[in-house]
Amino acid sequence: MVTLAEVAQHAGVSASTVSYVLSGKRSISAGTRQRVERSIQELGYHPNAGARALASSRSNIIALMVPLRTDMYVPVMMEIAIAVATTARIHGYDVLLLTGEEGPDAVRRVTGSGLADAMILMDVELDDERLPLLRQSGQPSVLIGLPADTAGLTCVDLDFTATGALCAEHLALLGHRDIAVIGEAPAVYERHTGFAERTLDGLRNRSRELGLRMLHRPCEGGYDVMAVTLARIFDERPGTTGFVVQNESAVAPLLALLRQQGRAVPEDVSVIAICPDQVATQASLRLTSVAIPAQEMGRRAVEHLVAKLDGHGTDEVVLLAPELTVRASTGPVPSAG
Amino acid sequence: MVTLAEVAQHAGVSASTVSYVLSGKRSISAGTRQRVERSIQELGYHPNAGARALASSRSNIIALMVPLRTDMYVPVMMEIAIAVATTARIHGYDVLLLTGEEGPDAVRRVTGSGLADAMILMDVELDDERLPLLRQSGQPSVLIGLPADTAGLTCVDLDFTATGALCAEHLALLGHRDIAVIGEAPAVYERHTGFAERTLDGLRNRSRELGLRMLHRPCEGGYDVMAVTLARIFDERPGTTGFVVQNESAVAPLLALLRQQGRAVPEDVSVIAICPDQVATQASLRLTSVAIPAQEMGRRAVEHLVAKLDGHGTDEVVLLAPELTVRASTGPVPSAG
DNA sequence: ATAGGTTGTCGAAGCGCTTCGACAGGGACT
DNA sequence: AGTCCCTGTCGAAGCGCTTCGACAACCTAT
Repeated sequence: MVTLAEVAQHAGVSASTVSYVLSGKRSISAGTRQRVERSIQELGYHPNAGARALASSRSNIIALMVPLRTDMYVPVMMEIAIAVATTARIHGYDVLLLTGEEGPDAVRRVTGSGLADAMILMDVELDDERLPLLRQSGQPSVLIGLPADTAGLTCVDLDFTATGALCAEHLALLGHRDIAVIGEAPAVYERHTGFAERTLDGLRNRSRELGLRMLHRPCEGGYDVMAVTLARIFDERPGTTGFVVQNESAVAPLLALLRQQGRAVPEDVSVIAICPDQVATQASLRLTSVAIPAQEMGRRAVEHLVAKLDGHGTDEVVLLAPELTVRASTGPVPSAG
Repeated sequence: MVTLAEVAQHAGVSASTVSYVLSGKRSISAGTRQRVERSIQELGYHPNAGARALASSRSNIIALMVPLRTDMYVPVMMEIAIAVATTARIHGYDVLLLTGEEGPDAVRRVTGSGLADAMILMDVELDDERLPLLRQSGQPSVLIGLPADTAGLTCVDLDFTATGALCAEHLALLGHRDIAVIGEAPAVYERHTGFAERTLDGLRNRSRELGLRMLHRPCEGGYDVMAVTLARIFDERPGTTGFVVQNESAVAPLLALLRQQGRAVPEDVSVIAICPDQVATQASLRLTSVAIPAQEMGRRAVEHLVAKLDGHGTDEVVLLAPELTVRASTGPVPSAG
């Protein structure tokens, strides 16, 4: 293993000079810089991460805590994680993968050991038990998701309240009066995941304002469960003509079932999905949808974190504005009769 | 930040004693151990990761390189990643998340800097460009996937050749003579991903042995693409009665299309999926399938790696035996007429 | 020519830990 | 009683880097 000292000797300069060439923290003459850089090349030098971390108290690592659960749409999580890793590398950071399993302990461990310089938390609950620790640790962090109390925290999320409202508006505008919301799995609501509840709030409030009747049903996804859920919905509200689906694994089943029942989309019923664009465009018909901007969320989270680490960063709640793309699954309400 | 020295002082022992309490590398009297442990508790001490890495040349970090691509079924990747992270923690390791994007450079960087003690590579191609580097670096590593040349490497993978053979056997046994294979996206074959080609080999060879006619069509997944693919298949081989699907995002569309065309499953055609159990059980009918044991692959990979890091580890290719679960999507070939 | 300010380089200290060799003390033997 | 060997503890060195203060060399303005 090649060390700084060896590079220095090879280039005929002192160790500190090599260090300054690497970090750029002091000015170095062009000639010296070139000699050092050549030596680095020739010897194949890579700075030792541990030594660097020890001396500078900076690990250049960002910890990312991903949910262990699989009751939420996994590809979104993965897309966020990859966006985080990619963006982090651009800024010179590596990413440490923590699972939600460890919970608050992981925060303590990472904070205490200096393993990571900062944290990104995904799947934040409204009243998340990791937050008090995070606040008191003073470690720079960004949440992807929105807890109830955001004081002293930086959060990045899609504006799910606005997303819900947007869906209600779109359906109302098309003349629908009775809509049903196919929500996330019950467990998601039970643990008070912010995004699910906020979407619901947005839907409810806007529906009320617009005079829509709205029925909400959590749904675990999968064909059989969806079949039962759908049957119950039409039982209770036979006049339902609009659907908003928030659980991606319920999308395909819903479409299949509607077709099977002879309900044409969008002629008889309209369907809006809240899902990544890929899901919306790969379904059996192109779905009107509000996109979940997974990549952007990951990217923004890292950029905020890096800004904080560089000193110019603020506590802030960033809510991305939802965008509804009209495709082939929504249309005017069928004329009565 | 609390240091070893402070703990030592608080407990009235020397720093090295505290270190030995922590590592267990020398025997410590019960009394001393307890005093030290109490001090650690009281002061809330966490060893500094950088200092530890520097002094011991061990970072206790495993690097995991996940594919950046999204043309393969993402949940499997995620499940593997999470199993890796979880298992690694059990053995005292953390996981560094590397994206495939960086390619061979990431191997060099991680190896050279001592950032990680070992690597796990996912999405290995038959002739992967990262392998020469990995071999020469001498860094302990495990591949999830199977390259063409496994000399000097440890690999963990599902036995996809056997998987293909198993599918052919099952269909042959039910009396099918004409089968179609819905494969992964063309890009997956183009970059010579081992598992896709091996599955195909297994299917082809066993089909030949059993007198099956087999048609293979790569397929990107999604409803529209699947529709075109399916139409071409029945065009070319109208007598097709058996399907093997390897692309998870083609499963739901295939079932929907078959139903739409009035072909009953399993009465008219049989369908086997190669996919995680969750996909097989959540589809519109319970699918006969060969499971992809994502968790087990992740777990085994880590365990092998840890064994290597502990000195008792061998280069070895671990192929997990496929298991076919018969569910409701396969049945005897329809009697002619 | 001289004071004052840059610029580029160096030496040394120190980050917090692991680990090696040393050694005091106490049993179990001769 | 003396030797030997454990067992448990300590001190010190050193891991490879960053960073601070020092300082020589040069440039500019008097």
